[in-house]
Amino acid sequence: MDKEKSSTEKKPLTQDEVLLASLKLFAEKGFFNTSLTDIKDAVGIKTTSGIYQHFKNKQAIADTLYGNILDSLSISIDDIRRRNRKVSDQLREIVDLLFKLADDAPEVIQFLLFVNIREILPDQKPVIETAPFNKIRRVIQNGIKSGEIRAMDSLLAYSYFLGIIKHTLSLVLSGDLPKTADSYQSQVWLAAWGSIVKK
Amino acid sequence: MDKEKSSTEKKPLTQDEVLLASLKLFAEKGFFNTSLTDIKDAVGIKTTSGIYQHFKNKQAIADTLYGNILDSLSISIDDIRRRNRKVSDQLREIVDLLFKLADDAPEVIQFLLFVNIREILPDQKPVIETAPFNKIRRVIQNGIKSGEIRAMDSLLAYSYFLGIIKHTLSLVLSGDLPKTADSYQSQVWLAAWGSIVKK
DNA sequence: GTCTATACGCCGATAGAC
DNA sequence: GTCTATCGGCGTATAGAC
Repeated sequence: MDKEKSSTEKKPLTQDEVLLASLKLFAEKGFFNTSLTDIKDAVGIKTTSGIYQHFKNKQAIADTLYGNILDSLSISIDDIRRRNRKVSDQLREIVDLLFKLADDAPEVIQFLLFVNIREILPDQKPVIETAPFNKIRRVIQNGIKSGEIRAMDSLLAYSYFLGIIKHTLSLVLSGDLPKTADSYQSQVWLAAWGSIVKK
Repeated sequence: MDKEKSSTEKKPLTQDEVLLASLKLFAEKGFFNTSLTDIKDAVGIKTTSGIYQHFKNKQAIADTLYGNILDSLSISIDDIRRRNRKVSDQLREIVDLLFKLADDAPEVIQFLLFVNIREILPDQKPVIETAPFNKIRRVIQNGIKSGEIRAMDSLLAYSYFLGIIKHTLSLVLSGDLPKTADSYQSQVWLAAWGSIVKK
């Protein structure tokens, strides 16, 4: 209703095409190394003017992008929490999701986890206070309450768990770890969970 | 001999004052949000011209900075390896060093661990191939060989270990973890070591 | 809603006097 | 080795025709 995506034909052009192209460029070269000229080229229009139809400026593109990704992730996490009772299952599925994204949409993971958003958007909340990461924190807090996770500072538990996940994904995305994210997933899950589980 | 640092007086000005000021600014606002004008102001000269006496351009400042930090860290790691036989002791001291730096020179840690250097200096090696991080990898490989660390992909072990360390330091530097790095150190060490040790 | 044309600020960088 | 002055260029952004 909002959009027809089926026709990849001549020129029913632009909207979140701009977002897609920008995401790719930002993830590849970084926000500051990406000019509106780059985006314009990527999206196949002749001047940068068209972009201003949809976004008030370059920051607004990054802002929208970031918001969309956070929203989408947040919804997925809600879904995961609804479908799973055990904290270990919830976290397991969150890891599953992140690793799948790393293979299927690496730009999303790159942008979400490895772009220093406050350098681009100084008025953004700290990542840890965004909805999805707050939810992950809460899952971990619940795990501590229920005894699945050992008694400890919940922020530290969050830090260990996500630290292992994020660092590994970072090495995968950079190519330093040569295989797909998927092929490391089960081992990495065990390590991350093992770093916080009650034994 | 090379420099007199004792006199903090009128105007025996500039050299690695530029480096110091730049480091601080880069760590605070990011490389791209820092102009030569900012650096010039921070270092207390009237025009940007003086900077070009010491550095051919802005990138060269970041490059020198990065090289210096890597060199210094590399030397420290050599020293640590000489002084300790057990892999656990070596890694323990490396963690000690990083946490001390986080409290005493947060800009160094910020720049070393959390600035995406390839976005600034596209020709730089991947971080993992730099001398100090290579050495950390080698320590871990030795640990696997000697049996102190459990048999596993050495890159994954590296990823778990440093992932916990880096992510925690990142939360400390951002203020999300409210206390000093030092106050978390022993717990974090146990978690990081626990994620790779043979049990 | 995409194009032409253009404005303009900022920043990086250089030349040359002191 | 720091200053004055200045340049060129890029990148963002706007006004207005089609």
